[in-house]
Amino acid sequence: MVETITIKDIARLSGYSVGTVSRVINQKADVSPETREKVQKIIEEYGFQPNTNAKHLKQLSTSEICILVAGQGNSFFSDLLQKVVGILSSRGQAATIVYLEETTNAVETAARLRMERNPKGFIFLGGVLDHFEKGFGRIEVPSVLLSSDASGLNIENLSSYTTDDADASAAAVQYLMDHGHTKIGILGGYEGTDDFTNWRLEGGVRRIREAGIDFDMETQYEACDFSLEAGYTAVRRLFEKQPDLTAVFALSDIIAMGAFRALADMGKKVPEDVSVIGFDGISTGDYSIPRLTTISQNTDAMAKLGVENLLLNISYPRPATHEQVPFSLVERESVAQVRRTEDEIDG
Amino acid sequence: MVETITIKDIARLSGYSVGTVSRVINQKADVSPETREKVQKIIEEYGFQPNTNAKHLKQLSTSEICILVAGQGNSFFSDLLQKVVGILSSRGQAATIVYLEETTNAVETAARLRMERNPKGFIFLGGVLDHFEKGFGRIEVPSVLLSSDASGLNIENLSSYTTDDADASAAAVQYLMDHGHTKIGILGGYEGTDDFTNWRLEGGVRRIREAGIDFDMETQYEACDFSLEAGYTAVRRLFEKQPDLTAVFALSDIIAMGAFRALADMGKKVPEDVSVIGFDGISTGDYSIPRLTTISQNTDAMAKLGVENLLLNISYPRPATHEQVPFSLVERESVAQVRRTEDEIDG
DNA sequence: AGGCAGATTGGAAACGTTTCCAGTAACGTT
DNA sequence: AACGTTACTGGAAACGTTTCCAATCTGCCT
Repeated sequence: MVETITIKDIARLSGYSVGTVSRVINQKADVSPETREKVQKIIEEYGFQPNTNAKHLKQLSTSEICILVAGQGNSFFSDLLQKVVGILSSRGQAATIVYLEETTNAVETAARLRMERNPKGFIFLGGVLDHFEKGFGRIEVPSVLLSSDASGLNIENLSSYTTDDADASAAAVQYLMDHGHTKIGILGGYEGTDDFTNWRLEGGVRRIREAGIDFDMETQYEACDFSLEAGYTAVRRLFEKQPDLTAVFALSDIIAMGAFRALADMGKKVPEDVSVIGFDGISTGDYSIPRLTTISQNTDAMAKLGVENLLLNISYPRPATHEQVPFSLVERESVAQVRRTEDEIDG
Repeated sequence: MVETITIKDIARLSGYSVGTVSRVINQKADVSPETREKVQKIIEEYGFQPNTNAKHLKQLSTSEICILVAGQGNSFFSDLLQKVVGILSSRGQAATIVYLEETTNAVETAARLRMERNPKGFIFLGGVLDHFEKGFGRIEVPSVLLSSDASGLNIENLSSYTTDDADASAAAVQYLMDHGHTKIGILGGYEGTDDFTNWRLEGGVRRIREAGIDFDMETQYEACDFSLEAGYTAVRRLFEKQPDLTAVFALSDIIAMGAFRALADMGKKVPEDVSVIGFDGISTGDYSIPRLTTISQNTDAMAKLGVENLLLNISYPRPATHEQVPFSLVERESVAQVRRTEDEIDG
């Protein structure tokens, strides 16, 4: 039924041996220009493509890179993924993308993939540090973790590139405080988890308290997923508990934009009544109404450094490196100077 | 260095032959319960995973499905992809996702992939019909095309599930006209291309003209990509050419939301000054300010039908089927009754 | 007792590559 | 003339599976 062309066919058609054809395909030396040309011609004529399965089976290390994305809904990861894939393919590098359910252990999956397909490298977009600590031993393949900091783990093959989440969050709330806000709410993530959501939360809370301002976890914080829906409902719950908040720090842009919507529905104007600052710097933030002021992670650098590091480590194994790419605060329209309350005006 | 466990190791450790272990793995009959259990235990103990490359090499048809996504920036496809992947993985089906550059010929890529990895099926998210017509012959594998209509091509192995783009676009402009709009602009896509963007454009224009209203392609239409940035700049160009438009039909939601931003920057309020209707029904549209009125494609149905059809066709080859999934118009906040112009008020 | 069917298992070929080793031819060197 | 070198090429083993065929064993039938 299907006429699959193999290297044998090419060998037969060109009159050379299978070995020689293989050498032509893989650009090896030791094949005369004349032969190379003839074989090349036949290959093109028949549109022959070497079977990757056979190739990968034979070769100890394959040509493939696997990208594991933690949580397919996260649009920050979509942005990042897009850039990573872009760089990879500009380098002629094939990649297999695996989207993980929110709850899946990325390291377990990688361990399985390593046996199933033995790729030459892994790129993790997010993941739980604890999983890496416990399970990464089995994955003896160069890997890079983006957007979670693995420097504390000291794993031989695992480099990481991150934003300093705690520091960036501190900068976010500081910006709010610089605009006179003292009644600040925080939105998103979950307390005590072992990933970046928690560092962001802690970094924000710490800075507020360092500034001598009270922060009551019970009433000024509302946990939620990283989605529009979650942001929408969470900000409503937050204001039910604490109606006189003047500013909100959303742990992701998506949450912030869900909050925009909820705030509008509650009759509160952004930024006149409530200031909102986000985190991530997704491209949509520049088109929202109002435009979103946010902490922008440098995804370009993260993707570039990550991919380069991986490719380099694959060719010349080196010790793992860990780097924090600088973030920036992009000032747009969603944060304003606090309005003095009636009390203050009266007094 | 790496301790890769193979089926041979399992055979040795369990005291059975390689063939028997293979039969256990693949749930074949003809192996005694006792043997099965013993082997199973060893497999679990050592966490053995059969090497996919070897498996696929040996088997004529592999267990893999390839998903080709045309244009990675398109957030409608992201939505759809997410659903397709979800259904696939709930069926325990592995999938390889390949993002294509905007200009890449999806069918060429599929032909290459077929030889490289011989997957058992293809899912195309978008694509140019002409490419399918010309090149699909070489891909003798069950496939399904989502969001472009291949019924006219009559290709044996290619089913398709689509929205009736022309009809849906007609409904969109009709809705605008029902609200009294006669000065309608259209935004997005490119004239004369061989994909859904063009059907949408044509469908919209035709209905406007059928209603006896003039539509000048030169001044009332502005071509652009499917992105926020493109929508933003295109709507500005459109209003430069034709400042008295009262409504805009954006060929995708993303364009519509770029338009929202531009309109706001131009000092025009939506929907009071300008009504906007979109196309796609991406989830973000329910959270924008204002909420976006749009034609919603039934991505759930499209993904479900597409995947089911493909899986069925893989097991029991049948003639290709082509189906149009119903769309719906979701009324939100971005379209309003036209305001009468000063002339009309005077008159 | 001999034979036969059925159940279970082992062994080997095959999938399409890559890569190592050996072989050949041409040619220059001693 | 014999030999070594170089440049190229062919052949075969190996990668980890699956699957077919043959072999063995058991129990049952005549």
